[in-house]
Amino acid sequence: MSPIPSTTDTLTIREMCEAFAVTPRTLRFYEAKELLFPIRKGTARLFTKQDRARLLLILRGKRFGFSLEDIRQLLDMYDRDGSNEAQLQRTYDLGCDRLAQMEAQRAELDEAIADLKIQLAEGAASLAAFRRAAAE
Amino acid sequence: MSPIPSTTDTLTIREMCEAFAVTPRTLRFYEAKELLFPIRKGTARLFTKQDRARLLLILRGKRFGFSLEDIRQLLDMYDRDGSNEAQLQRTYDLGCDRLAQMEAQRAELDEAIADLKIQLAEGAASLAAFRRAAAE
DNA sequence: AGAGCGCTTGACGTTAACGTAAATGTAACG
DNA sequence: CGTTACATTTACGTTAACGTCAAGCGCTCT
Repeated sequence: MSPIPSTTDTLTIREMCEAFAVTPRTLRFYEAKELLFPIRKGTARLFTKQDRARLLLILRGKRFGFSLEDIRQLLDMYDRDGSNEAQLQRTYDLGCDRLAQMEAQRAELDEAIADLKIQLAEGAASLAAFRRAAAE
Repeated sequence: MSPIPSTTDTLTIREMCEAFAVTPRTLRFYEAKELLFPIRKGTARLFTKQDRARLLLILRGKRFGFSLEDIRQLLDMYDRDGSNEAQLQRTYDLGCDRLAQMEAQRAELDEAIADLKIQLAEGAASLAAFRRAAAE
């Protein structure tokens, strides 16, 4: 057999990369940043079902423009909701803060979009004027 | 008189900073990047009406998410042939592209906000359960 | 045993848009 | 003339999220 086709339900780094279209460097980076926790068989990494679930969430978070640090905190919220009350409360508060940031961001984005639309309308008017002049 | 109150219709760097809420560093940086071309009276900078118009466009472009390099190219195009229809069309198209990107970004953001709200609702439920348990 | 992958761990490189510090200049006030 | 208060240039520092070597280990195929 060639490149070790994951015998169990764990994936090698290469399989993981292909499954999620990321580079090995990225996976090692995420591990160093404590976003992923692959099993270490000797020096090699084996990515579990949990790691796959986490990576899915990481990539989604990135598409939304969150920083990896934000994502790490959110992931903590996702898995440790069975801990003690104080911890859960802290996590919940963190999530609320994050939500507020996101809504503020959306407000700014909406404003920028509105402004850009105005600019585009003016541009369209200028273009129309040009064309009327040329059509004379 | 203290800090040279612009005698003509040019502004000193400080006046410019106050007028646009930017730092001196930013203005020098923009000059180095060839986004602004203040008159050099000796070593000092004097910002003309043109510079003010350009800075306004720069700041607006930044709000729309254009990079400084993108903005520089747009400004240069306008300097060379400001009243060229093809040029105006090109700028308009770029604006439309950006608008599409921003709206896509907003859609994703909305989705993320919805997801996070779900997570928070679950967190709130867990907390409530904890408290019901603790209440007895 | 030797060749050749693929994986591993460092560790420095990259990009954007400035921040910040150091050394120096210069204009006006007193 | 000295001090204050800015100004200027030069150049290194910052942050995020990896990219890109470099050098070595561990299997496997032959």
